[in-house]
Amino acid sequence: MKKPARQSKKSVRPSSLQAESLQQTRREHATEIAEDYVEAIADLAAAQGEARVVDLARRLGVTHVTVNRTLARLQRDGYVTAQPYRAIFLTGTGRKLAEACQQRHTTVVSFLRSLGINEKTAELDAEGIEHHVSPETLAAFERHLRKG
Amino acid sequence: MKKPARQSKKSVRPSSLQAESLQQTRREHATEIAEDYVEAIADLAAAQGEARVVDLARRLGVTHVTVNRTLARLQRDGYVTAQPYRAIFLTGTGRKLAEACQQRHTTVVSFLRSLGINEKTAELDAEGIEHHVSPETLAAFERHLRKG
DNA sequence: TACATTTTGTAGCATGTGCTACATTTTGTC
DNA sequence: GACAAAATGTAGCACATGCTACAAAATGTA
Ligand SMILES: [Mn+2]
Ligand SMILES: [Mn+2]
Ligand SMILES: [Mn+2]
Ligand SMILES: [Mn+2]
Repeated sequence: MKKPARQSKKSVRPSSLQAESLQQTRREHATEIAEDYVEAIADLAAAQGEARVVDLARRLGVTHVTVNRTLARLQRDGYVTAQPYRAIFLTGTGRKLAEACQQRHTTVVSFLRSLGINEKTAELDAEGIEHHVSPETLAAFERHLRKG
Repeated sequence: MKKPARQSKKSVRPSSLQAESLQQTRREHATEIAEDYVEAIADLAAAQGEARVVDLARRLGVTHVTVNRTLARLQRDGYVTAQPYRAIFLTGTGRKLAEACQQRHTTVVSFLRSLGINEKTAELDAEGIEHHVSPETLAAFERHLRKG
């Protein structure tokens, strides 16, 4: 979510693969909320023409206060535009991110379903897993879906 | 990580499956650090007899200050015991959690490897994915490993 | 138009999780 | 035992992300 996310001078601490993995996981968590929000905004815009704060709150399972503050961050980081008391719109960047996330979400859910996992569980797990799936792994999921 | 995590009175807001999924993901994130720490502590104890703050810091890719404060939380929540300037030990609860996490971590990595994913990528992705894998999905991964 | 309801915004709180800078304690070496 | 180095601890900062309570604006309805 942070834009610059400035690297520390001696950023090569990872000494162990686990350290590097955990740092990557933390980075993924930092962008996760942005991803879920833009995805939800795109869905709402498609379904009912516009995304309002209340819709997002219901959809995301948080209060409207949380939505509000998060939208300010998303605006700061260039994913959405918004004026007070108006609907929320995605920027070009936001729209691109939303499409990638929708795509990835679908792939992860389908993949889990293909392993025989129950629909609801697939949805529950995918919502967390999706943010930690690298391009390489996503490609493997797609391959598996085409083949198997 | 929170122990009580008191439910709000009207905790049945989720209205949508996505809301429920996101709430679950947030809960998983709350226990994630505890899981990674106890796993690291168990590994270090096995490898060199005891886990020290510096070892954990190196291993987890954070400063010793972060380790310190986190250990206080883990102590509060009953996963570890520690005295100042001494090694860190897992409680019964902590040990049990560590074993489950080690097991799950291995399964997730093996599963990704079985899809043809590069070893390093598998490790990187697994570190995040593992915390969002439900028992049902974990079972499916194991099934796939035995079969495929 | 007047009033109630809904929506949106804001103030202020809590907790988690990262950090640097500095203090203290322990450990290793001579 | 004395001194240096390493390990550990603490103070205090930043930011993200959740919340309740209250205020203001917009919207719907009689
Ligand atoms: Mn998600
Ligand atoms: Mn999603
Ligand atoms: Mn992990
Ligand atoms: Mn995660």
